[in-house]
Amino acid sequence: MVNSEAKTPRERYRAQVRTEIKQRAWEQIATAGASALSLNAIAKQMGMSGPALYRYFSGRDELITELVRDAYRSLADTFRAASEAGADMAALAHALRGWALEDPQRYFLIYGTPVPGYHAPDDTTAISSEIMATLLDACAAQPLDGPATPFDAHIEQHRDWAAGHPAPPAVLHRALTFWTRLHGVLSLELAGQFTGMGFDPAQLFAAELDDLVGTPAA
Amino acid sequence: MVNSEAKTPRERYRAQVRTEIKQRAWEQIATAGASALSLNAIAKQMGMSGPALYRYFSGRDELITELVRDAYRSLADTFRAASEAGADMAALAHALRGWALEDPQRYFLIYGTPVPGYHAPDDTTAISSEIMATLLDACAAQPLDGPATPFDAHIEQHRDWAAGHPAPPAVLHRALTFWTRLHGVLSLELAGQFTGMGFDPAQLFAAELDDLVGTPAA
DNA sequence: TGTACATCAGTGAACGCGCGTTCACTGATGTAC
DNA sequence: TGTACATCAGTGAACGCGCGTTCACTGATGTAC
Repeated sequence: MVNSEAKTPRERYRAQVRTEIKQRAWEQIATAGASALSLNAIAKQMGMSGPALYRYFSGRDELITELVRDAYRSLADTFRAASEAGADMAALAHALRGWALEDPQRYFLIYGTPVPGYHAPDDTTAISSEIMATLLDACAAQPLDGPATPFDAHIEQHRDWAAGHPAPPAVLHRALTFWTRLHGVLSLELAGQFTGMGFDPAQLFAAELDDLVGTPAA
Repeated sequence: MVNSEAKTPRERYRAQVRTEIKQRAWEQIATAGASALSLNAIAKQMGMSGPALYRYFSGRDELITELVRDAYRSLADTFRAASEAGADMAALAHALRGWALEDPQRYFLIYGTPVPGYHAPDDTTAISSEIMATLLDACAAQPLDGPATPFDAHIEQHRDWAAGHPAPPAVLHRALTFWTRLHGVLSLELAGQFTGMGFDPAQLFAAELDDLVGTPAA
């Protein structure tokens, strides 16, 4: 018997209520954004009084922190799953887009406008590294194409964030570019900046992806 | 004498106070983000009582709307100035980066996480078009390079947003790519996603720009 | 199986806060004759 | 230049609201003997 394996009914109940609180919190975030998250409103939705939530979270900050952690975790899992079923950049890109469209405000909770003052919990950086590692693997699987750029030289001097991943500078560069370019399209799309322009954001996303992996040029 | 030319002292005073209110509002946004903007706090800072601000703005919404308008106006002016002194994409890119770094929260007020429910005022779309027109001019000045992509064909069918600008599809595509790629780097940089990674965001920005305009490959 | 006790989920009242906004008012500034 | 009036900036009190959070409590659930 491993420790903390079998749960008592009380523990199961606690976990269940915690889950429901977070679920309601996500609904609220999806509806009105993260800044509108209110403990009292969640409690009311669940048919209980405000202070009851303090049995499950030490306060608003801890709840938000937990949500941020879950969001990172969810993205990391999505990446891992996509990676195991293909491991190429295109698979990751589509996984990323699907994940973002699923809940735009969840995406923005991680990659959106920072709230001055609020600092993400430290253990999210570990999950970030996991995400980055998966991305680096996929980027390394793609053969190198263009000539070395000045930025390749720069990134070779600053590769600590790759956490020891044995990839050449051009691959690190590619991973960063993957991240920034797809985020560029995605975040503007989710923010509604393309609405009214008429074209299909998915096709712009696909165009950027083609540019990253090399068009099926055969 | 043109109408509404000479201002009475009262009109000058009004304009002055309005300006100060907006100034304080920007300080507040820079410090704590747009969602923390408070009329009462602004009034207190100016040494007057809350309701006094209602002489100058019909309410919080109108103030925010005005700030959004000013932000767009400021970016459009910055673009125009950069365009008149060069008109190439690199000049616009550096102008954009400088403008964004000047006040990150101002940048995010336009391009950041959308507040579900809030809708930008209609007349900002006119300023958006102005910005886009400047960008299209710069993109058209650059000679075409690569082969036509599938997205070029798509964008040719949906070019209304270009407001009649006589640019080939590849140029429209280039303008969108300029926007999304630079926004990708900039927004992640301003959100602090690169802090702790060690490399210089300016060099990543430069690398993306080089890729857009073609490296000085001589 | 039954009793005595400990644990713990949830309540209701309360505190202090700041918010946007309204309203009737005072007092200064400008205008008309 | 002086008086009568209109305009308008700003005040202070008040309304209603919702927020996060604390505290002493009730009542149900679980545990030990």
